[in-house]
Amino acid sequence: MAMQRSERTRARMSDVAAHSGVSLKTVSRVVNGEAGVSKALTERVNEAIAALNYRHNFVASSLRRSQGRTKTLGVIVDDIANPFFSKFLRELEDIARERGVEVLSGSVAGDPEREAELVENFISRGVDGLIIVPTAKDHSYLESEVELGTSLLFLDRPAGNLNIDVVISDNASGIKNATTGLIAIGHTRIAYLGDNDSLFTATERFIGYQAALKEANLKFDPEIAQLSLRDKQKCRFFLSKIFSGANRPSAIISGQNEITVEIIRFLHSLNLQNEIALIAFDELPYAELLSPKVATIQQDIKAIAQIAAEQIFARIEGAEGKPRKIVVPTQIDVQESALIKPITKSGSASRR
Amino acid sequence: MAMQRSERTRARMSDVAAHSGVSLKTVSRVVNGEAGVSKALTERVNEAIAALNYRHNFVASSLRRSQGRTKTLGVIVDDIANPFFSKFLRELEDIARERGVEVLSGSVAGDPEREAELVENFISRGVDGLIIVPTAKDHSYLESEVELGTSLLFLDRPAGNLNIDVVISDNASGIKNATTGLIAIGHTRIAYLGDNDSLFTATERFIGYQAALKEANLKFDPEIAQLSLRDKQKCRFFLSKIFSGANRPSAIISGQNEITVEIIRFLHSLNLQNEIALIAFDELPYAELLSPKVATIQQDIKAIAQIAAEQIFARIEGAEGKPRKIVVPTQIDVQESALIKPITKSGSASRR
DNA sequence: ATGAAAGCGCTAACAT
DNA sequence: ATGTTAGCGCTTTCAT
Repeated sequence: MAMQRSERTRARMSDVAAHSGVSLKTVSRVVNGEAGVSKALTERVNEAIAALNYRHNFVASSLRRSQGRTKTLGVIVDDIANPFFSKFLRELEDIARERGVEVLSGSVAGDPEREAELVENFISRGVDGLIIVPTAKDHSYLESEVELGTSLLFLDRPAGNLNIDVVISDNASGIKNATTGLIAIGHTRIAYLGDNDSLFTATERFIGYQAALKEANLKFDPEIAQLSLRDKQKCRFFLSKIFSGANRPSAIISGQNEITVEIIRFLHSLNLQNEIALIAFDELPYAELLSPKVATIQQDIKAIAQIAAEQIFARIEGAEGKPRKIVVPTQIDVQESALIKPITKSGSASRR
Repeated sequence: MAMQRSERTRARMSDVAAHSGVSLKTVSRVVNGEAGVSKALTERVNEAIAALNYRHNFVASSLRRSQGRTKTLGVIVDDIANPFFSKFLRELEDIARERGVEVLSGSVAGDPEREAELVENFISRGVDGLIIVPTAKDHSYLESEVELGTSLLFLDRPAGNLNIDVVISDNASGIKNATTGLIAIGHTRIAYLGDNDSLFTATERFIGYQAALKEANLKFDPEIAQLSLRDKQKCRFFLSKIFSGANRPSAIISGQNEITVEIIRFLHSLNLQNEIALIAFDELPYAELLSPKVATIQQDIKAIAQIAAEQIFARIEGAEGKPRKIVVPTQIDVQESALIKPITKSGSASRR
């Protein structure tokens, strides 16, 4: 059996050169696919590479290469286990690989300090560009990096006080369209439950909800619309409150995944799932297995990855021009829960 | 506005040395936290680092450092967007970070060639170790890498003809215990639907099912137990077949996530979800939102990551000894669907 | 078409 | 406690 460690050493280019009787530079040319090496020599070099089991040392190569390019893209997200980010990373990986670029990713887990640490670490590792889902409030610490040539792009939310390329979903429109749809089928009392009000995405979505109400001349009632409900206890408490009174909502918009789960649990516990309409932001895995099927507002992860990749690779390759803010549309997946109508005063049924 | 690219160049250690009036080596010592530099000099160096906005060049450092250690761990999985792998990566990331190690991950997407490409690429990049979820059948191409000092570990399934550390879940026991549990509450006709029979995990799980039947002196009936049902069409067809006859199963074991989804859809479509017991391998996101709640056999991802990390870091640090095969227990999350009893001949109700 | 020499930014090994 | 020198494995630059 093979040993885990050994004294044997990897073959270097010079070994390949010696073995094939050519100069170091010729080997380099062959390895890098540069033109101008005769067929005969190319063949001899390739034989030596196979014979010596030579592996190109990318670290040494990066060090010397012009501008120290490492063909590595750093991606800093909140949590790579979050399906939104893991799907994004997968899409990005495929695009990057076509260019021979690998993706180095890291999770911040809501900690701004960890964001800064990761940025510094990734830059030390010589990433050619950095895609950041910003957690910190102040990103001025990145200015010097930008000046020194590291290309940067913000994802999912814009960064505090740093004007840089950003790619985000159209949070507000997604929620606005969903709300308007509910109004169209007769709902006038629509509750809104959203994420932490310090989050850009949470406030954007809330704005969309309010805009839809305004457009329909419906009054915004803070009694049934609230942010910062990510905490399960708070969320359940809020739900009990709004459903205990006489003036219940007939529909709910959820601004976040985990909140959606609490809402569904709550509705099922009171057997209200077929009476109260529900549209939820973000994909809910297996939403179509639930009864009624839950309507969702989906972000176009593939498009986001495609656009973000194009933009940052363009910058890495030297594209100038002022920072762009690219907004990617969301799409409503209309399912049963979005089609539930309010119970009318005449008492006609609400079941789809 | 900051420019995306500039002619300014990053400060090097020698710049810091010149600025603080010390030697290069002293700066190196300060940067690497080595002992033996006076307080006064340390301070002066740190001031210079701040003034010049110096960032340690990890690429150059790796090149020179003993054994070329890059403090990078490569992880090759099937698909980083698969929740099992993304959760594993997240756990691993946290453990690695404590050691100053970053994780470079890549998806194979079922393509053995891509596995080999990724291995070569990651080794070129100088990863200190490599965790691989094997896709290829033959891994003898890795032998030379092992000999040259790259530490390797296989995850989730053992590799073909290469005797190397491996960390896997106890697939067979998980399924066996689940099956035995169903038998204990009276089921005698239990269907099994599994993944592709070329997959190690799929056959392992199937073995667990068969072992439980044997232990209970129940006959194995291939009519209601089949692998290679990942394809939705095939899966649905198989379900229709086994539920159309007179001798229906009263319970189902699912060996894979996506198959579980088809089973649930099927049961709901015939309104059988409260009559047929179901236990499914692997986590089903929001399984507890379904009605009845679906019982699952869960892999202990945190333990898997912890154990895999310990093992590969030990190897990287030079641990000798013959390859270990570490089996991590699974756990049944008993939910409503596991408690459904078979309809008895006397006709007593089955609804929990 | 091929090669020789310099040096990327750092750490190892060895002074002092 | 601090410094000097060599060289990691490669690409660049400049010959030939």
